[in-house]
Amino acid sequence: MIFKRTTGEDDSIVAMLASALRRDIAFGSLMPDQKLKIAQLRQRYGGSNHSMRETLRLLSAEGLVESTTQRGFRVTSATEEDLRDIIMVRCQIETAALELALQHGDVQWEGRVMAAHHGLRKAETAVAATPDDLTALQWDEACKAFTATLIEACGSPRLMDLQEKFFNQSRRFRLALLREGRLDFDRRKARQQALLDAVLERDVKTALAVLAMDIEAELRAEPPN
Amino acid sequence: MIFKRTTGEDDSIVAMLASALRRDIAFGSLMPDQKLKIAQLRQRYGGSNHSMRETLRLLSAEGLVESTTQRGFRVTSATEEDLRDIIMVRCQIETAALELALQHGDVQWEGRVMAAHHGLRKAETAVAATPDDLTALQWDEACKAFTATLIEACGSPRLMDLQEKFFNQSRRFRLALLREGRLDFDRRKARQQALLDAVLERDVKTALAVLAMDIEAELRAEPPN
DNA sequence: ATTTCACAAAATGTTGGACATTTTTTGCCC
DNA sequence: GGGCAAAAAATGTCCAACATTTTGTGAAAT
Repeated sequence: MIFKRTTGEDDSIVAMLASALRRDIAFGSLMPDQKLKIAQLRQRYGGSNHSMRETLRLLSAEGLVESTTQRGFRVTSATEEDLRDIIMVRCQIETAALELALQHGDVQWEGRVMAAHHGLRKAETAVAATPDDLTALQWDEACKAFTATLIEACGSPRLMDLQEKFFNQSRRFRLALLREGRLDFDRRKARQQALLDAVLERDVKTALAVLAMDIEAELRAEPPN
Repeated sequence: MIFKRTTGEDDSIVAMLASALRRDIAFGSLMPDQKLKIAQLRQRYGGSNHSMRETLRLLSAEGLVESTTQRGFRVTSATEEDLRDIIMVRCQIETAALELALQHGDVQWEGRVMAAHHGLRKAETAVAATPDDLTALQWDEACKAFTATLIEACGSPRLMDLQEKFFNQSRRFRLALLREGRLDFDRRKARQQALLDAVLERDVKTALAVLAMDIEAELRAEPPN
């Protein structure tokens, strides 16, 4: 290594391995129920025996990986039931957090929400026009940023942490919907706009309802095209 | 080791280390913000460098331990604000789970709830009479079992997992209340009875309200004796 | 006496290799 | 083809070593 951390993010090896694995799980490159053999993973992602185990332990706590004693790790299975459970919990967490955010958020927060909404709009039209891995990744990030910004004024570090974890758990389902062209971008756009409007007007009831609707829309397989 | 797993629980080393650390964090033997040096912990609890790091990584994901890059691990700090946050999240999770459980629970579940309530009553009178480490531990376990049983019919593995994690996060606060004699056992008994009654009568509204009240009671420092 | 700085000591993060135990696969016999 | 024993692979654990980073210490300068 000659260059000294060009980007500021030179975090620990475990963190890098974890984000690589998270990405590959989300994109389906590591498939549900797939066995995660340490040696094999090390060949693919680098890192030592030790670091890889630590990473898997971390992802296990995040719910992306399951571990069984003496039988190693595997990608968490992804059944219809899992999706329902994840979506339900996300609904609970995010609506609770949004309600708090609507109480505590100030004008600058409103600004950040508008910015995040704008970013999401751009990313969504981009991925709708030319869907590839890059636009998909950016779209996913924009989705995440929008919700994270929405609730960042809630003042509860634990709710924000939960939001991130469960969003990560739902990523692969959402990206699958995108790949299969089962997202209704028009309706999404309408919901996002309604959500933004309600938030800016501090219409708690409407905002929570629209948010819940938007989350649960990832359950129902909207127009098969 | 001569005996071969008298109890069936001979899980991995990491699991044993984790439960030992959880216990000592809950009982304040490992204090908030205390630095957790690997070598020191190994001397105290056994296990290798590797296993100990893995354990700390696990507890970190559970919120009992905080990690900073290149600066190791320390026990999560326990401020008034942390307690408020934890209690708030517990309220959200457990009420949501109880509502689902009230929809799906069958008669056998009702039986288990009654049994858990009975166990809690016994443990609570025991710890009220002679408060020591043993009765405190059993009381804590009974509290956990009661809530876990209450929501076990909710059908959501993730809600149950969250309940456990956040309950563990609040353990040391609750045990501190007990040590300082700031628990009103009479009111607790009344609330628990009311909760049980409402659950058996499937009175959702009352049950949720009482549950929320019971959780939030751990915030307000009830009668200072 | 206090600040600053260089240097030594301690702690962390990472790696490789080793070994016992357990699971999974393979190949053989019936 | 089914069942079983041996072989192979994988997991879980440990130790020792090293680079890097943080922390503590003590001397020099103001």
